[in-house]
Amino acid sequence: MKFAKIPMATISRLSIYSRTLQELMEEEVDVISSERLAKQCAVNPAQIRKDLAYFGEFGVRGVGYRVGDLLNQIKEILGLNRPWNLGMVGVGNLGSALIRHANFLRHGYVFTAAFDVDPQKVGRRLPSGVVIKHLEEVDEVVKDRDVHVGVITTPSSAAQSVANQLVLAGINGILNFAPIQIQVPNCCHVENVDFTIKLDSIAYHLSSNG
Amino acid sequence: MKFAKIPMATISRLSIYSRTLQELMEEEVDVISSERLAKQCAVNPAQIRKDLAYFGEFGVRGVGYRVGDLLNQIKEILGLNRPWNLGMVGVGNLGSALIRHANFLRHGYVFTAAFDVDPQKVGRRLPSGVVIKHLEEVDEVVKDRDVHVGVITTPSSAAQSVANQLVLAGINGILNFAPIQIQVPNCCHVENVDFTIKLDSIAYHLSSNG
DNA sequence: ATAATTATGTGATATTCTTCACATTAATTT
DNA sequence: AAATTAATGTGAAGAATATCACATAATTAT
Ligand SMILES: NC(=O)c1ccc[n+]([C@@H]2O[C@H](COP(=O)([O-])OP(=O)(O)OC[C@H]3O[C@@H](n4cnc5c(N)ncnc54)[C@H](O)[C@@H]3O)[C@@H](O)[C@H]2O)c1
Ligand SMILES: NC(=O)c1ccc[n+]([C@@H]2O[C@H](COP(=O)([O-])OP(=O)(O)OC[C@H]3O[C@@H](n4cnc5c(N)ncnc54)[C@H](O)[C@@H]3O)[C@@H](O)[C@H]2O)c1
Repeated sequence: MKFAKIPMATISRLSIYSRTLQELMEEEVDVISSERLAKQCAVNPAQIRKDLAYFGEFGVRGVGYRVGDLLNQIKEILGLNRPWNLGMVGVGNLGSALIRHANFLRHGYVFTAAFDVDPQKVGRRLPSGVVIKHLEEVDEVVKDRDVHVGVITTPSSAAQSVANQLVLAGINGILNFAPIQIQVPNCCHVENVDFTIKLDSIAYHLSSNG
Repeated sequence: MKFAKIPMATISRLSIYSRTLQELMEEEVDVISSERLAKQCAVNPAQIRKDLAYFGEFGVRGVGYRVGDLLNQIKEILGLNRPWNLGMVGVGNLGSALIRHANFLRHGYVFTAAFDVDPQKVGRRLPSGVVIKHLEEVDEVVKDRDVHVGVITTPSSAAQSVANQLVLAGINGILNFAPIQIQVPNCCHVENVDFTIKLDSIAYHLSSNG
């Protein structure tokens, strides 16, 4: 292990490894080799070892990796051995589906706040117990509900302004579902989710060009 | 322009450029430089020029790119100057939200088929007019409704089996929302959408490590 | 016409990321 | 205890990707 800049791609893959390890745990697999893990994650075995080498030595030579141990180590690396609180902005079609979705909770992500500007929605209580607040109250609510990450599910026209307000409220991480490239200061880390980009990619590959 | 293998990353970016160009069109901007376009897309200007150079010369030196022209050219490259038919498998929480979502249509993607295995759902007619079919009928329906791309929104436990059936039915492109790495033959191109991986990425950056 | 300006297209360079190949270490067998 | 086997950890090589820097071409101003 050396001290080095960690590739962004490594972080994403650690995330994938952890998903697979979680499954292996549930199947009561104790030990796994980089080769078998690699096959399940659809990556190169050396890639896994390299990725892990950035952070230490987690395996046993000649044996492999202890599934539970490795999972814990990866969670530690990613900062997942603690809950993260999410604040959703824009409780519409997509937002509602997300908030109902159990997978977030399973991975330690909890929606502790929800915002909208539609008077019909503000004040409503979600099944989880969270009450939708007006975005004007974002500063206050972010503090009260200890929100760490903002999730933007507003129309794209509102996304940039929402991002600005989140940053001002002290948010340093944003998951953006609006199909627009939002601009934020360096202190804030943005990840975009845009399905149509993935579809375009498929379209390209299916077209004769690809 | 040279004949060369096109980086996967280039394809994703073309998609982003096209989104921004579409907006610029709506704002009635006629011409844009790689520099300004780059800023809006959060990439390096030379990157844009390089990406485009793989496919030809689309700009005017000293001037920039004609917005409408470039948009068309990019759509042509990606294979987007035609409609693409989608078949959704698993009309649950997420599936319903996606099918209701107008953004797909706006980009030329149409859900022409929907599948489930829940007897309560099979036979129901969606607002769009599409009737949910049983997955058993996938071969037939894929042909009838000319489905090009499969969208998997089933629980992960079902995803691999669903993928197998789609491939057998002749599908060569899959957009997979189940948080699992599905295995398919080379003829089929898979893109995965997993929000929790993005969240993990944010968590990592917010943790002291990042 | 000529010079000045602007912004593309691209070869060269730099960087980042991936894979190989093997030395290293642990466990197992003889 | 030595030999064998297995699979990690990692330096080096390789591939892919991004950026620089400038020659080139179009436009505008003089
Ligand atoms: N629905 C999907 O499946 C889907 C898929 C991909 C991307 N998206 C993107 O997600 C976003 C939301 O999509 P949707 O279908 O849920 O739209 P929606 O119209 O159903 O919901 C948007 C919500 O945002 C709220 N809102 C508007 N402006 C706001 C502001 N300034 N502050 C706070 N809240 C505000 C609205 O009141 C509404 O409740 C869009 O950008 C869309 O492109 C949605
Ligand atoms: N809901 C979300 O916001 C969200 C977010 C991220 C990822 N996902 C993923 O998307 C998938 C669907 O999530 P959901 O919340 O919509 O679940 P859901 O349970 O609401 O819907 C799943 C649907 O798939 C159907 N189904 C099950 N097995 C099937 C099979 N073999 N063939 C066809 N249909 C089948 C079910 O009948 C149901 O209608 C899951 O893998 C989930 O992890 C969902």
